[in-house]
Amino acid sequence: MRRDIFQAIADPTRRAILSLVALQAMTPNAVAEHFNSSRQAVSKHIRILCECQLLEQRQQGREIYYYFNPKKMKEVDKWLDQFRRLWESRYNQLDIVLRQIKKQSS
Amino acid sequence: MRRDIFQAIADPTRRAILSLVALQAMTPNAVAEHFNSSRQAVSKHIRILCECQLLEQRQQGREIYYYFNPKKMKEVDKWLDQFRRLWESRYNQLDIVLRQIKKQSS
DNA sequence: TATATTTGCAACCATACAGTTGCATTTAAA
DNA sequence: TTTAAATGCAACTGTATGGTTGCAAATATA
Repeated sequence: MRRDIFQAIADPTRRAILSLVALQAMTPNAVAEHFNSSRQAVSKHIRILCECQLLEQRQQGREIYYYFNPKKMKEVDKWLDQFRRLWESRYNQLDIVLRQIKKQSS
Repeated sequence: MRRDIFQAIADPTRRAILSLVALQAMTPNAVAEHFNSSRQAVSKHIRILCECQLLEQRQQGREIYYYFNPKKMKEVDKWLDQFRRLWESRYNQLDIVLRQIKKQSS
């Protein structure tokens, strides 16, 4: 069972859950109300998000509130760093190639 | 068949391929030499990366060079925007809660 | 022209994944 | 204390995924 942030955010439902909980901490039932799938399906997604620490929980009586953990999400941002200079520069490798192709065909 | 950037970068081999090709455009054979799995397995990964436009190809004789497309990767960065303010602020929701818990237990 | 190289596609396989239903546990409310 | 609510866990199911091997097509080389 792979369980890392990249695998976690691959699923569109999980991404939606993250967006939701990032706005406000919520119980699983409250989260599930926003989706068409069953409570258990949502609960499974939440569990996966907890396992990779994108969510953290806090019990409050019989309710459990789930909180978004932005520090974990920052790891994705960190991974993107290696590509950042490429999309920030106006002239990246691909641009140069596409320009060459255009030149050749014209 | 889902085919989006998030699903594409979920696989560790595909992330490695992206890091590799981002440094220098390469043929599938050249990419495959960096991995233990078969050429076809790597080729399949490359195909998936092409389908979501993270890679683009250019035929050169019987060889095909694959190029990294940084603009597409930027979409992940864009998605992260909604969370950025949360990890940049020193006092996010989770921090506040954890602080409360500490206070209660001490 | 015959042969080797580079590549993509199809078929197949074991496993992972997302979903469902059912059940057990804990806590709050009647 | 009985009942309802909130939640997690287990079992099952269909499909997606990542891997393999084999084969065909296109291009370069002998």
